[in-house]
Amino acid sequence: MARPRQFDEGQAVDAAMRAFWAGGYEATSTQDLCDATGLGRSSIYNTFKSKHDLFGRALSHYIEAVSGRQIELLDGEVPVREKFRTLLLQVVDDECGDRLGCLAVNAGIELASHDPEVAGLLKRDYDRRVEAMREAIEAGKRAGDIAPGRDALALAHFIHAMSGGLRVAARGGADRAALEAVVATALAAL
Amino acid sequence: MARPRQFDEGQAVDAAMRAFWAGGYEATSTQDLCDATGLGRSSIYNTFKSKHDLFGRALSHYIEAVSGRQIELLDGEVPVREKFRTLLLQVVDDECGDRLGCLAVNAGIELASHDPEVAGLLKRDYDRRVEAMREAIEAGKRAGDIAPGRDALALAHFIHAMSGGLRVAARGGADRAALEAVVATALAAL
DNA sequence: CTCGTTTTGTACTGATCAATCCAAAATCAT
DNA sequence: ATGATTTTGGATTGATCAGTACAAAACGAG
Repeated sequence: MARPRQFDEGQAVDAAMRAFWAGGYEATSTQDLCDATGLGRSSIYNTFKSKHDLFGRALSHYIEAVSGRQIELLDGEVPVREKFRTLLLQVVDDECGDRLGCLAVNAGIELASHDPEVAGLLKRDYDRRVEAMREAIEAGKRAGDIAPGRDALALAHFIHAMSGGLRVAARGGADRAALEAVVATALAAL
Repeated sequence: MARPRQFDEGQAVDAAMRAFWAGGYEATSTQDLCDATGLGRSSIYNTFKSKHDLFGRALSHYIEAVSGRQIELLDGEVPVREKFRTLLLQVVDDECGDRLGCLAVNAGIELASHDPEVAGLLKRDYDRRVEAMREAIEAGKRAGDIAPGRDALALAHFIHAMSGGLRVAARGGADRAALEAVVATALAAL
């Protein structure tokens, strides 16, 4: 009935995600988004309402991918301590590697206090991840890996905060050895 | 010999700091800085080299004030566990209050990976704070409040990361109860 | 008071910002 | 092929960006 799109919307969102991830929201211009996606302005504005809308799509895409993998890990059959060790050391590798950090953390710091939509996305993701952690801890208690008296929800919040803390510390100048020491200390607290 | 300044440079830096704190670096325009300081563009550019230079001054001012207070607390005569409880609960109050968060964390996430000058400022501050924490822990070991076998430096990195983690968690949607549970868990790990 | 020096207010720079407009190109149903 | 419909590229919008130019104003030294 009409001319079809010459690009894949999902690929465009993914490319935009990488641009926002590397540069942050404010510092990434619509021109940067055109370059990153390979699309013209018209195609972008015909597909997405605005830069802000595209950012929302990109952030959702990121959250879906990253939290999906994390929850998959947490739902696995490994002992709970191993799950958390893997999870936290992955954050360390992440921060010591490409230095991009975590788009969700970046967005939370840059935007959450002024942008209810972003805050909402992050809040839902936060709850989802903490809940998966809580369930993993409860399973760990049943398996005898975690003392039955511990508050699973509190531990879940603790590990989640630890993950963000590692990222902030890395940006603040902590080296790999320091981050690994933090991970070891956190795991010993379980 | 010439016309004197009609404003106090320190007050201008302080006002600029608040503007950057509330809005971030990119999102704060030079016009915002004029409004916040009450100065004209000429006065600002005659006093500071650039927006970036003023940000550096503002960040240094923030670090000086905040880390100064924190190190004062750590150098005090209170039991070490109390020091860290106070320190972490202050972060919680901070994040649950005005919602501005911490300029150093904000700057680290928004700028550190692209801005060596900011990264340098944060790195020096990181080292200084961790060192103060390490000394407080060593003192705690001598006082019998911390088991002598613990690695003081690792614990210092841990508490510092915890502080950043609380801030990220708060931005991500964690409520006061969750943050306080995290603090309790972290303190129990000492 | 006058000269030399600095600050200050205002106007302005070119660049870039997010977003829109419009006509040409492309496609599908007929 | 034709017509209806959508995408696309490119020019363009007015606003705003960081930073500068310049002259008037304000002061201290002599």
